[in-house]
Amino acid sequence: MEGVDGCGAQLVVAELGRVKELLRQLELHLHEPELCRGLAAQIVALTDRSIGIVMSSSSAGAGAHFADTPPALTSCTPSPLSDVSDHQPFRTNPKKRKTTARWTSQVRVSAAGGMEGPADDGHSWRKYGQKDILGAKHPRGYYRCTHRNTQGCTATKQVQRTDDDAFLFDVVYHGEHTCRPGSTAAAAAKRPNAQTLLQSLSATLTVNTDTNGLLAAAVTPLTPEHRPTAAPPQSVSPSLASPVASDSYGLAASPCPVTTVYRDWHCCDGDLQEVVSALATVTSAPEPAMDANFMNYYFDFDPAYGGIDPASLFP
DNA sequence: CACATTTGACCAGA
DNA sequence: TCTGGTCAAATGTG
Repeated sequence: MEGVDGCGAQLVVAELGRVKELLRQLELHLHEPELCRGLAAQIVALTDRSIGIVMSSSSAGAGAHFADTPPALTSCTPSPLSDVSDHQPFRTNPKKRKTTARWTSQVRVSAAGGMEGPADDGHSWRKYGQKDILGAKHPRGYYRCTHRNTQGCTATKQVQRTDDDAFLFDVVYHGEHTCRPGSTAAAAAKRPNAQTLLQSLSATLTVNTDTNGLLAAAVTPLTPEHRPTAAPPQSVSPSLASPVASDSYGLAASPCPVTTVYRDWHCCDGDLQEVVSALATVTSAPEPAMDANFMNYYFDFDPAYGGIDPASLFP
């Protein structure tokens, strides 16, 4: 974990310790879907916090170290975008040219391979266009899945460097991958490891904050069979148009109402297992005490899970 | 040679 | 008419 200072490392260890405990609880409550869903949401939130810690630490000391940095991690800071009018992936009425894409997710990604672009998200993309966007300092790049022609995969993404930080990119994913990139030896070699999968996990997160202070959407299931067939309209309220100042999973505790929406999960079930396994074993450091206050915080954090009695998790 | 990127033109919605 | 998204020819790369 090069680049993470002592304090950051402690924080990461603490967070991962909590993740580990949540995974244990998840294992114990596999027969309770609602509880599992809640636990999964907390796991993802904690994972993202950890990634954020790592990224904030590494970027602080980045500079010439980019070539030596470990495989990229994705910082999924919910984007309080400087010019949200240019970022409309969640609007119900995409006015632009019709697209077959139905799934969207938006993330803010740190540049990890240098200044060229954001981290590899585990998929193979081909750039098919670039446009200067009105009001934006940097052009927007348009990418489609490399397997579009061979496998009919319709997934696309848009990548745009943020105005205020040259090391951050806003990435908008459209559509879901229907390709199977793991069939060849070359593709298998390129197959992301657990760390990359974590990155993908983070990349599939969106945070949706309702301007009225109400949750705009609850966590939706990850599995493909639970995916709706159209973009969920309830998730496209003003949301990003007027983000609450601190709606982040970052270090600062945020009392604002935030919920996490999973969309366009890029990994198969086996990948998820691998991620969970990696999370469960990632730290050998003494785990911090797990207490009900922590869970209360998270259940209060997202009232969607307020019905769960933390006491049931900590008998 | 195959594949990826670049870039100007074109298209469609507001 | 303006703007963002896509197309496709030209060009680059290994």
